Amino acid sequence: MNEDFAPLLVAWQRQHGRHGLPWHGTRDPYRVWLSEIMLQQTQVATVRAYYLRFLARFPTVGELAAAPLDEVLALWAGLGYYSRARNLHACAQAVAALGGFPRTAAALAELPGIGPSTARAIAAFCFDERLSIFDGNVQRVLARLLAFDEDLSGTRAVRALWAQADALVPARAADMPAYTQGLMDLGAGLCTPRSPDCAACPVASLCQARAQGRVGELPRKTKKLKRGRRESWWLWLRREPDGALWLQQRAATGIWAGLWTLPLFDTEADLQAVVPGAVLEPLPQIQHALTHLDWCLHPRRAAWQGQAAPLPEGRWVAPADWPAYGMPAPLQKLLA
DNA sequence: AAATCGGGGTG
DNA sequence: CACCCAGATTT
Repeated sequence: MNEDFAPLLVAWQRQHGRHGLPWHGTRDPYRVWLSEIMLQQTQVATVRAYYLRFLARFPTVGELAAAPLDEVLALWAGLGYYSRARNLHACAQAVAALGGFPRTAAALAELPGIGPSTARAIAAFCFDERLSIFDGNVQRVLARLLAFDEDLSGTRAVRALWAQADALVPARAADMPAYTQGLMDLGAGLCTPRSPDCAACPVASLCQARAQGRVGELPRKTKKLKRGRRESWWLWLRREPDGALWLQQRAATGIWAGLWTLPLFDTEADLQAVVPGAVLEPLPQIQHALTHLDWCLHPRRAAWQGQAAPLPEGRWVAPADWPAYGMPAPLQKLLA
């Protein structure tokens, strides 16, 4: 098994794997790093356009490091997990100070936003380091390949499977990029969570879950995700006659960290208290799902006359300036 | 170990 | 609707 798996996967990747994505065909650690951060918990189709915009605006890590954080956040807006953007900027500055990216996974993992799996992806793609990535794809592919039936909700099981993953990497370091890409291509294209295409799998002959008829049961994960609920009222204050919007910047941590939004309130009474005389126009409520939260947003629109500030925090932003302000996805849709 | 942190794609 | 995605960080 340990000797047979990697050559089969590498050969399959070179012939049938993905090669045309914007971050493929390079070993530039800046480009690989940027793609890996964006791809954390985020699908390829979503990342593509963001990646191209980032690369066009910041062709080098130095230019990213020199940019204002607000501009990075504005470019990131809509992609989610905004601590990634903050860490991206901090990491770029650290790398610029170092004079370049470190060349080992261990050193890469010391940088902000680069965890153990991302560090190994960069090290494998750029520097041929013989260590395995361990993302969701790999957990699924290897749990099936090895019929690993421990519960991957626990750290013990994860460590055990990861150690097995490291034992499977190719003997030749030069094969690490194709191997690493192959693991992800296999997980994304064939060894999918539901209805995997075992008939097309290059390692079906080695797959122990398939031999045991247990592909559908693996990997095991008992961790139940339970979402809380929250309700908020959203004050859409529109200044007459120029249509400027009152926006507030979110705190540096928490939901939508660093982004700009309409003022949020826990109750409609709290919202009305800010604009005592105003007529509130109720707009259809918005259901917004976060990983740990079902959020029901109630937009209330009102007109505002004059230049005065309605709230102590925030500022008027004219429509022409909106693109420079990073807004969360539901607000982008609301304003569209 | 558990919680936090987005948004969209998928069956 | 639930589950997943080229996870990391904080508590």
